[in-house]
Amino acid sequence: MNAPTTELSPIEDRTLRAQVRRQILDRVLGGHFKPGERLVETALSSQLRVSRAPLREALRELVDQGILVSEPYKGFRVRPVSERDLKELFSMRTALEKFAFALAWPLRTPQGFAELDKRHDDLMSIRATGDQAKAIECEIAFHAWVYETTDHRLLMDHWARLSHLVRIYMSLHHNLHGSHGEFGEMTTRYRDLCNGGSLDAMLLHIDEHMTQGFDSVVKALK
Amino acid sequence: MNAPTTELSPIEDRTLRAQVRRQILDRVLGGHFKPGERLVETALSSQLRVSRAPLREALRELVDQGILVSEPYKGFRVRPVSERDLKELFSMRTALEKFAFALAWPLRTPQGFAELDKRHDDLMSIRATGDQAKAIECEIAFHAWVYETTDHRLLMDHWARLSHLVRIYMSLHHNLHGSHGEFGEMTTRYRDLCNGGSLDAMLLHIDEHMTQGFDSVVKALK
DNA sequence: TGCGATTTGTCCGTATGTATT
DNA sequence: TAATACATACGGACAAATCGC
Repeated sequence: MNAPTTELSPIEDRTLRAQVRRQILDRVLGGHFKPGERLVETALSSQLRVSRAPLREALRELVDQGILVSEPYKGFRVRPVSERDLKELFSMRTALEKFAFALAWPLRTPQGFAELDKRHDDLMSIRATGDQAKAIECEIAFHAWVYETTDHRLLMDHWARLSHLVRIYMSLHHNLHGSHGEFGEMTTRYRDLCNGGSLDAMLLHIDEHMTQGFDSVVKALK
Repeated sequence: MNAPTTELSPIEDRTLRAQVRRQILDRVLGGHFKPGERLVETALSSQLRVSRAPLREALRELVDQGILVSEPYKGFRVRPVSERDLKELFSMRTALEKFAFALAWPLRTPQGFAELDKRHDDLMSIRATGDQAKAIECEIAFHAWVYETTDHRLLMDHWARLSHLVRIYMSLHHNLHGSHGEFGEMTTRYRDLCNGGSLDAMLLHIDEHMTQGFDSVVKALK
């Protein structure tokens, strides 16, 4: 019954809460709500034409996804970003993704490779169009491949949490610095190594990939 | 201004929502709410003498902690447990804890060792008393040491999520099988290796430690 | 320091949509 | 298919805490 999707296809958010959550997330990733900015419930409530109950629940879910932060009686704010946070995000991604590859390596299949190829091509072509929001989703989907291959639900949960932060930084990077299509070869090399015979080479490449990504974002933020 | 506490000392939950969350968590860990059991909002609302708004927010937070699951229009249930979930939990813990030790290794200090000793002794003495709830918290605190030593907030967040699931399985293990004081030597060896000179020996021990823990819980569940 | 305005936290009654039997 | 139980959502109200002057 469930499509084998990641959370890419909303299809339809059944509850108002889910719709609100998506709208706020879009505003954050789109740069309308900037890091550190205060979100006032009554204002949001009237803007989005929803009552405070589902709004507050949506906000709490975004807190648990790491998009927002909250303190009792002080309300919600967009998560502030720092170089330290970014550093932690990349080191965490590196550790999780290495773990994922170690698990996924013997589980790779021809169908899996075909799917990875598809996501690779989608990513490359959407990058060319300059549609930032879609490019981010494609980038996430591309990297999600290895996690899905592990068939490890808990690991996928933790990746999902990380991916939200990745989205924030990618959108920030783009909003500040413009597109970053300069990683084309890196992406293709990543795909080829996934399809190759050496796990060690793959793990080594992840370190490089992450380090380069980190440097690039840091440079853009400064 | 903040005390250097983990989440061990509630001190006082300022919001009703936080108090409700704790009460429900206690009921789950205490075995009053069993895995898979349905939680009806109106019933809980009147039992706990709170309105449904903060109750629902508390329930959502527990969902995000992995304690409960929910589906639109079908309500909340205590997270069902399976051998697969347990296996994933232990493999995830192994991966994260190895990563934590690699980071923490050069950051260890004499004060840190003193703190670890304290937690070790607390754990051993509380195990002797048979107070299950406190023993679980001490066990969690003992293992939290390495994560705190890393000074890596994002990693600590992910450990916090895992720790909630660990609590569930430990309480389940106890409720079904009785206390498990048979791990005394293992715990002491873990502490000694933390204090020792070989990171590799530590990492190897983590594998053994987790494998034994997994086998023990699986045996109790069957 | 205090005081008023703003905002969050909580409660209640009601109405509607969904799942289940 | 109908009936019931329940989750979802609304709007108004007030208390409690924070914020700004």
